[in-house]
Amino acid sequence: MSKSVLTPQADDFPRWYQEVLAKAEMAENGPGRGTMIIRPWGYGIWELVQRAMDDLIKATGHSNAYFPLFIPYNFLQREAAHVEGFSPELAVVTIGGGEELAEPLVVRPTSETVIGDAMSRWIQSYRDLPLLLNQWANVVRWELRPRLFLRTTEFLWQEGHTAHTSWDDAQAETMRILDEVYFAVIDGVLGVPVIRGRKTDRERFAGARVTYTLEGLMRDGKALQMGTSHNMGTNFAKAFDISYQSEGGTEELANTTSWGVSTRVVGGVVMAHGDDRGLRLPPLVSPVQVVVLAVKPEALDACRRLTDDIAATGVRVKLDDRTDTSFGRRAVEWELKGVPVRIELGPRDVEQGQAVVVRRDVDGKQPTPLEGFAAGMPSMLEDVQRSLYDQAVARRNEMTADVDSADAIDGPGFFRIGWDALGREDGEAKLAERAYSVRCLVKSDGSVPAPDDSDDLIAYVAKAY
RNA sequence: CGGGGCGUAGCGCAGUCCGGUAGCGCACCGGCUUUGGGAGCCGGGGGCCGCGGGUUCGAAUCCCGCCGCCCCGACCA
Repeated sequence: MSKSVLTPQADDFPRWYQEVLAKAEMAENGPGRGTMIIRPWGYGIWELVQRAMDDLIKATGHSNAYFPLFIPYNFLQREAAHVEGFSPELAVVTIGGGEELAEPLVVRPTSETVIGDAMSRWIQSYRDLPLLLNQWANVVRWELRPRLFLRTTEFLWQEGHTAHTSWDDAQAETMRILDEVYFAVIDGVLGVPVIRGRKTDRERFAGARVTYTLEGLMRDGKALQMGTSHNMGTNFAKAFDISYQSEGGTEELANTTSWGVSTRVVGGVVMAHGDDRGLRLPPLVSPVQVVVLAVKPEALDACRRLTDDIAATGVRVKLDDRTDTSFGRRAVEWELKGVPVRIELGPRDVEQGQAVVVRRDVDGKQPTPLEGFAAGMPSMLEDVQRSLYDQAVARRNEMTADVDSADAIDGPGFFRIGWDALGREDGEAKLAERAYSVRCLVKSDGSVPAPDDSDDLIAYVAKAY
C-alpha cells in the first residue's frame, strides 16, 4: 500500500463520493446545470439494474410502452395536489420553431397525466382492466441542489402506471410492486438492505392517496429513498376521466397506481457498499464480475485460457492484458471500479499451477490451484454477493437505534421511535427543523402498514439524501 | 432561495494581499530502462488565468457587474 487513492469516507463522505464516481469513471457533470453524463462503467451498472427490474416487471404481468416527453401544460393542472407538488420543479417549453407556443409544453417530471389521458380513451369496460403499463424514460425536474445520480435535473427511470377496477386491486398492485419487484431487485440484486414502509402524509407523493417506500441506509448514516409505489385511488381517474362500465352496467371510476425507480439507485449502490479503496459492486450488478490480470507477458497464454474457461461458466469475465502498464496501477484501477473478484496470474503462479484470488468484499489474497478453478467462480460470486449484503445489513443494524423521545434523535443512522411517542405530525414538523425526516412508518412487528392503519406504528427517522 | 467556500492546462493546486506578460504535481505524447501494489530517467505538447466592462504604460492580480461550481439547509426518484 502506498498513497491513498481517495479521500477516506470518514474524513469527508461527499468528497469521497464525488472522487469515486470520477476515478471509477462512473459519471460526471454535464455542461448544463444539474445534468449528468453517465460513462460506460456507470451505465453498465444501470443496464444490469434495468434488465433485472424489467424481467420482474414483465413477470408480474406488465407491458412496456412509451409516452411523450412533452406534455401540454394544462394536463399537469388537472390534479390539484399534483400540480402543486410539481410546479416548482417544472421545465417548460414556451418557444418552438422560433414561435411562441399557443400552449406551453412541460418536459415531463413524471407521466401520470399523459398516461392518464391515454388510459381514459383506452378503458371503456371492466374487461379492459387491469391495465398494467410501464415505461423506461428520462424525466426532468428542476431540482435546487443536484448531486450525481442522487438528484439530477434529468434522470433515467422506469415508471409503472396501472389502472384497476377497485381500490383493493390497486392496493394489491401497489404492494406487489413494492415486494415482488422493488424489494427483490434492491435487496436481492443490488444487495442494499431496505426498510419497506408507508410514507407519512407530509412525505406522500403529490396526488397519491398512499405512498410506500424502500429506504436504504448509506455508509455515512444518511437514508436514501430507493423506490416508491403509490396508490392514487381515484384521484387521477377523476382528473382524467378514467372510467369504465362495470359488470353490472354502472359507470365507475378506475383506481390507478404509479411506481418508480431511477438511476438514483446506482448512487445507492456506491454509497451502501463502497469503501476507502473505491466501489465494491455486488456481482449481480457488476459489468465485469471477474477480471484476470496478467501480471507479466509470459503469463498471457495461461491467462487467456483461464479467461475462456471462466467465460464458459457464464460469468462476465475480462482479461486485463495491458502488461505495458504497471501491475500496481491496474490493481488499483479494478479496485476503484469495484470488480468483485480479481485474479492475478503471473509466471510464478503458472509454474506452481495456481492463481491468486483477490476478493473485493474482504481483505487479503488467496492462492488457489488452477485445477478446477473456473468451475468455482459462480459460487464464489454468490459468496461475494451474500457477503456484501451481510456487511450492509450489519452496518445498517449498528446504525439503527431505538429511542423513546425525539430528543434522543441526533447523529447518523436510523432512529426507531413510536409514532405516538414522536408526536405524529407535530413531532414530524419539529424534526424537519433539524433536517431529520420520518423516512417511513412500519408496524411494531416490522410489517408494512395498510393505508389506513393508524395505530401500532413505528417511525424510522433519519437525515436523508 | 438562505449561510459558507471556490473558479488559473484534462484533474488537483500555487501565484492575487503588494500589478511587470503564468508555474508546480498528477495525467497525456516520444524514447530507453522497467513491470508480483499507483515505476524511473531524458525529451515534448497543452492556457480567451469563468465571462463582460473599467482603472493603468502594463491586469490572473485592483474596481464594478454577471455567470458557474462545491459544501451545509429548504425540495425531491
